[in-house]
Order: sequence, then structure tokens, then C-alpha cells
Amino acid sequence: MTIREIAQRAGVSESAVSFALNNRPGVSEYTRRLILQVAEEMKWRPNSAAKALGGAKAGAIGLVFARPAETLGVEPFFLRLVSGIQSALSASSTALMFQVVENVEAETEIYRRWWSERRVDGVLVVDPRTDDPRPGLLAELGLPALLIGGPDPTGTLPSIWADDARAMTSIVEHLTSLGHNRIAHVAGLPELVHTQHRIEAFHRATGAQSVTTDYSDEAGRRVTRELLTAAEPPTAIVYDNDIMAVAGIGAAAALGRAVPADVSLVAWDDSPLCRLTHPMLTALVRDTYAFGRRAAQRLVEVMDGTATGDLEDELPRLTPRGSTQE
Amino acid sequence: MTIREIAQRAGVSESAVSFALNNRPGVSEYTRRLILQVAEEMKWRPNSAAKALGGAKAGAIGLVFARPAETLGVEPFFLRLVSGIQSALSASSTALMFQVVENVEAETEIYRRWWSERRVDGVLVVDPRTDDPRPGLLAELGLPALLIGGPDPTGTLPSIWADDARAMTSIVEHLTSLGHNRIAHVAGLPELVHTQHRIEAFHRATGAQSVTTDYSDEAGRRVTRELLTAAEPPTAIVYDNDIMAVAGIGAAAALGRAVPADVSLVAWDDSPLCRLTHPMLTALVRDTYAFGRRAAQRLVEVMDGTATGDLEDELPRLTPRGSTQE
DNA sequence: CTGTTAGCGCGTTCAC
DNA sequence: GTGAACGCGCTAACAG
Repeated sequence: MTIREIAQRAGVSESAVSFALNNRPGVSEYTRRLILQVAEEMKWRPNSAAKALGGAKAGAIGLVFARPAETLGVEPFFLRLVSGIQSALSASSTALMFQVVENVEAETEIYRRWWSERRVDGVLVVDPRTDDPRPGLLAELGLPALLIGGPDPTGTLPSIWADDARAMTSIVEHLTSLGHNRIAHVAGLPELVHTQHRIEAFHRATGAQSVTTDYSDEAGRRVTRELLTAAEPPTAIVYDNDIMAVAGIGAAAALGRAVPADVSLVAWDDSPLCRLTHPMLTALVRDTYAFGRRAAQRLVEVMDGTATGDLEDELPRLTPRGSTQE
Repeated sequence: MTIREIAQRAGVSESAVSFALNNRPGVSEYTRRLILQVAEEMKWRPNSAAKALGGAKAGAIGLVFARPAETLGVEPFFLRLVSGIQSALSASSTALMFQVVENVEAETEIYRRWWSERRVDGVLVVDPRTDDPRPGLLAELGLPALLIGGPDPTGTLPSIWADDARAMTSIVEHLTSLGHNRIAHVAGLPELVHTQHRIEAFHRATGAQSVTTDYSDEAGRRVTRELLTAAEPPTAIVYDNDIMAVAGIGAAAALGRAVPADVSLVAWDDSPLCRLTHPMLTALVRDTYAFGRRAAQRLVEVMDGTATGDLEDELPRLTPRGSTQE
């Protein structure tokens, strides 16, 4: 099922077929219909390799997740993001090349490979870091990219991001309005930009320092225990993901502290997990599916050249549940 | 950075470059080294489109997840599987095309598209179903495929699978050895082949009927409540995933039933979730990362033609924790 | 044995 | 509406 075969079957030239299939002028309405019908019958689809070869696009965008294999745990965020991305991509029948790697160095290698092999037309970059080698590399390569979770500290890449600082402020305000004045923050990986934003906003709002972790349930448990057995235990704790918050609720129970009577807990990011605990966890909800969708749309615009600069996504909203009170 | 440029820079013909780069005879050792050095300097990589065009391979395999957007919840299985797949693929520097779709019909459309566009050389098919349209379609298309979780009921596709029946038997035996004789099974989607295998094995081992669900926490909670408030409540419950088991432990607590004193619980599939509960959940552990790795290797062999037929993966092993006793 | 020229694959595009 | 060249790498067939 090639253009050549269609041309033969329809009794026209290959270029006529190409024009007809791409809705371009140069063929009569009659011939166009004839060609389209033959192509339909033969279930013709363009060979993506040949298309890409003609200097055209690869018809795919790339997404790399850099994280050690051992920490590939519960990740509700991921599948939602990918799903949202694809809901936007399906419109332009663009494919997604997806790769999980161990670290950022491996990630940069993938970008080099994909771009030099012309496997992708652009990439979505997640988890911006302080001192991130990726924006520089991508700019140098000329590989179109959109930073998800940015804005890019180096100002190199366009980005889409939610305001973590304002979200943190809204959480602290909620807790303060409930009467809490000793609030703790169990943060995630310190090298991530959004972790820094949350830590700074938390410091501004409370004057207190955050504790950084690796996002694991183990860390959530340990830090919670340390916080609650300190001389002046906090009356409220904010966790940077749902896993740690769930572990925290368990740690509190193990220490005989009641939630929310003795201590209130808030999870950053909602998931079914947050509704499985007793009490259910107050959580910062964001529509990750829609976020992924918007990110992909934006990347397409960036590749077209119809958009540049940063795009702020809607603010995540706090959904109060049983774990906050007083 | 094309072959042409390298040829010019090295002062040789394009075919000499091609031979050198592909480690084929036809060039002197001296010339080969020269060419390789120039290619290295220019950071040359073959254009995958051009390569694929020459009747060669696309250099990618495909994976489609069919599930409605709403049920895209916590899915530890997924990221581990993908990660394992890629650990095997990286050896042959094969890429992964990944897609999430709403249903099996959309999935079959993706297969048609990918194959006619020559985007992939083969696909991994997950969640075999009773009355599954995919094996027939893939065989008809001639798209190489490996069924993950199968054996294929229609006997059309080669597969890799774990023995769900024996695994179920081992769970029931464990519970029986603890003295349980009223065991319930909260199964997953009835249209999945492995669900049927588990249900049949459960029936053979206990004589009892299973309850099918949609894997959601909501279903786990509801069914657990129904089971425990029945006239003759079970003393042990086996859940087909971790989410439902965690929901079940919550439902039991809400009814004032102690775990494991009043009722023992077992989760099929381990995840950090199973260690976040009190007591921790006894779980059927499988090495999903290794499973994905073996699946990808097997698919590569199937595409090479060096392997056919089914491959049985290692049996998942039960890891007793606090939620089973008596 | 070393190296070259020619042509293929498939869709696009430009001159005619 | 057509023929021909192009993009890029691979692979016969062929010459030194």
C-alpha cells in the first residue's frame, strides 16, 4: 500500500496522489475523490519513515522520566500526566516516545540520540532542577522543548508551571485559620526547583525551616516520628506528596497521637490513597490530566513557533478532609 | 551530520563510510579507523527515518494501555513494567512507543496505525481478555506481538505469563494452614483472562465463588463491607490488587473488625501501599521489573524468529505480613 | 581485498 | 495535471 500502488490503481501520477491525500491544490475534484476512495479501499497510511525523511517531522514527541529503578513506586501522577499528554497529541496524530532512565545524565543522552536520529520533533522535560544541565543542552541541540513544572531558572526554555509558592501559602493560611501556629513541612528532593519554591514560600509564611526527603514512605515515617517526639512538636504537618502523608498518618498512630485532634496533616497531590486513610487526608488537588493536556498543546505551539515564554497553569486547590482540624 | 558529510570530510565514498560504521568488510583497517574517528568527532548518529525507509526496522516496539481515563489511579505495576521493558531494550537501543487509550477498540486502531506507518517492529500486548479481538488482528496484520499475562486463549500469539492458578492455590493453602476455612475472593475485571484463572483456581481450592469488581478502592470497600456483614462472614479475604486490599482493611476497621484477629487479608501484588497499613498487608510479590525485562527480551526473540510459543515466568511468592494470622 | 558507482525505498516538491 | 530530483542510509554490482 504505497503511493505508487495507489497511483497505478487510480491511473494517475504519484504526485497527483500526494496532492490529493494532502488536500492541496493541483488535482481536480473528480480525481481527488477517486484517489481518496482508492486510498481508503487499500487502507493506505503514510509511511512515517518516508515522511520524516523528506525533511519533514518525525511525528512524535518525547518524554523521559529520570528516576532510579528502586524508587519506581506508586506514581499516580505519572499515568495521569501521560494520559493527558496523549489526549492532546491524538488530535494531531502525534506519537509519544517514552523512556524511563536512571538519572539526568542518561536523560541527556536520550535527548542527543532522539534528536540526532530525528526520532522526535520536541520533548517535554519534567522535574526542573537547580543547576539543571538539560535546558542548556536542549538549547544547544536546537531540540524544541517545554519544561513542565518550571519556570526555567536559566530562562532558556519555555515552560508550563503551577504556582507552588502560592499553593503553599494557601495551605499555611488554611492551617493558620484553624488556629495552628506550629507547622512543619516535610519536603521532597531538595534539588528540584519546585521543592525550593515550596520551601521558600513556607519559610516566608511561617519563618520555619523545611525538612527535605526522597519522597519515600520510609522517609515520611521517619521524619514524622522525629517531628512528633521533639520538644515542641508541630500541631500540623504538610507533606510534599501523598505517600509520605499516608506514612505520616501511620507514624502518628503508632506514637499514639490522634489525627486531627493532636496533629493535622496535609498531603500535596491527591490520589485514591488520600481517601483510603482514617481520617481521610486533606490534600492539594490538581488536575494532572488537564495539566498534561495543556503541556502537550503548548509544546506543539512552541514547535510551530506560535508560542513562546512561560505559561502559568491554574492554581491547585486545597480540598479539606478529615485530617485537618482544630 | 550525514553520511555524505562524513565521506567528504574523510575523503572517501559514502559506501565506504556505511561499511565502516556497520562493521562490515570492504574497507581497510586504516580507513575504518579514520572514518570512525570522523564520525565520532561529528557525533554522527544514523537518521532513524532513513534507516527504517530502507526496508529495515523501525527500531521501536509499541506498548498500549487500554483503560478509561477515570480509572487512571495508583498503578505501581505499570511504571515498573515499562522500566523493566526498557532495561532490556536499551541493549539493542530500541525505542518504546507508548500509548494510553480508552478501550480495546482504540487499542486496535493504534496497532493498525503503527504498523501501516512502520513506526514499530513489534508490540507487547497486556491484559489478555476472554473474547479478545487483538490476537486475531495482530496475526492478520502480521505485526509481531507478545502477549503479556497470557497464554493466548486463541493460541494465536506467543506469550509470557505467570501461573495465576498456582499462585492462587498457594495463597489458599497458606490460609488453610492457618486454620481458615471460610475464605472469600474479591476478584478484578471478569473479562480478563487472568481473572478467570484466579477465579477457577479459587473455586477448585475452596468450592466458593468469587466476586468480580473494577479494581477500584470504592469496590474494595463496598464488597468488604458486604462480605463482613453477611450471615456467615469469611475469616479471610483475598484481593486481586493492593488498592482493594487497602480499602478492605479500612472497611474492616470501620465495622469494628480487627485484622488479623477477626479477619485475615491478602493482597495480590505488593507495593509500598501494602507496608503503609496497620497491620501491614500480606501480599503476593512478583518482580514486575524483571517480568517486563524478560517480556521485552522475548519479544525481540520472537521478532528475530529465534523463539516461538509460550514462556512461563517464575511463580509469584507469598510474603506473609501482619494481616494474616490465626 | 579495497573502494566506487548506481539504485532502491516512499512521500514531497518543484519545474514544466 | 506530470516527470524527475531529493532526503539518507543500505546494498548489490562493478572497477581498481
